[in-house]
Amino acid sequence: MQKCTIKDIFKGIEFSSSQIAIAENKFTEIFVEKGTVLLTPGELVPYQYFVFDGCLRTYFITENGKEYTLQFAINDWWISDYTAFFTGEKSMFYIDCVKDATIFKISKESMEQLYKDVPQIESFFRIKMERFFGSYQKRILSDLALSAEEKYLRFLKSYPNIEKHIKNYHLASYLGITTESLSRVRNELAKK
Amino acid sequence: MQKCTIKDIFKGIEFSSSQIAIAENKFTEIFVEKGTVLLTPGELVPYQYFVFDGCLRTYFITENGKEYTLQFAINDWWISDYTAFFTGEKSMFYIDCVKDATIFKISKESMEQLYKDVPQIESFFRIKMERFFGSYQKRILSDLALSAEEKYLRFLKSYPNIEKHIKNYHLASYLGITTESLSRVRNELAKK
DNA sequence: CGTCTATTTGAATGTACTCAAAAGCGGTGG
DNA sequence: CCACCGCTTTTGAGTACATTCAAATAGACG
Repeated sequence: MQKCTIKDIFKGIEFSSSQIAIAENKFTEIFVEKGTVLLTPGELVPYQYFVFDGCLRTYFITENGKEYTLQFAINDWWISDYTAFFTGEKSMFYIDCVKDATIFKISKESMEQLYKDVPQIESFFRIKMERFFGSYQKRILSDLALSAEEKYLRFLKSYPNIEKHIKNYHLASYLGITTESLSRVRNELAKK
Repeated sequence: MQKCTIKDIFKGIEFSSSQIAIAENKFTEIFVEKGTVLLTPGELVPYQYFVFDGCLRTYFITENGKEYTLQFAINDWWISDYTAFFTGEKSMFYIDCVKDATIFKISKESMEQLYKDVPQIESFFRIKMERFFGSYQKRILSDLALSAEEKYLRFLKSYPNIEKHIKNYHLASYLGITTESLSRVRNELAKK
């Protein structure tokens, strides 16, 4: 595995060499093992994470113990509880590691400093957030309008690379169906 | 009904008198009647709207003709197809008027100019968007995890003022259930 | 009062869920 | 190399919740 650089994190941005040094300083590389919990509900959310390799997920546990996955993040994705990260409120979510991962964390303060030092990054993130917003919107429609089978197919189409990193029960918890139902859906599709 | 001023649109912001004039110039007041369609899928989305009075909604129609409501906007709310508004892509949604409304539209370009002229407005909107983001997130969880009855109750709790402006079939299309189911849910709740 | 629209009710159907058990898979140690 | 263990997926039977389609009622308004 190649080492991850600032240019990998902010693909497409042109940096001056001093900017690279400034930016690199603000990130901390972390190696996380499968099962590690990075965030628990009720905590403040000082960091966001860039996933270089491996897989993390954000999820929610209801009163009666059921898990629902909000997001997976594989290589090149950013992940956090953004609602809490933005507002400074306490988190509603868990974030854990689904597959051994190399990630880079950066705090909110460093982020804001970075916007000043490397202004291109501010618009880089604005665009990221706009896309995020759009994907949430599509997700809402999909949850409202689609059957289990259709949601599964939409997931495969939208995120073709994620499936290989996750267990079926994680996928089921993202789709909002039971593992058993997902199993049956896959079975039906295989027959066709 | 009192006239709407810039201070009503941007509650909490302190303006100089020159800023007020600048800002007022960028908005166009429109009176829309129930049933008016403001946006159709496939169009570009040059405007966002501030609702002073009345009610608008953003919705989506699937291939087989079913409607799903993404958002309602009553007084003090902003509405648009923000995904398309931000990115410049074409809209996926309809926006129409559910109850006679007085709204103020502003174009994307005017918005950007306004950020320069009245910098406080940029952070005003950043906070609005963060809240929007959070509400989408909660909506996703609610769609995933809750029964029809629970979703209905959550809606009443989250948006206690919206119900009186809309028909039950509109609410049903927001909750992702049929009118008949909503009727039964309400019936059950009334018995208790 | 009559018409149009919205809501409610009923019966039959379907999709996904629960609970329980069986089968499959991957790694470890004898 | 096989046996065993823990974890994941599959299968089956019964059930629950929401849907569909059709018809009946209720409300709003001229």
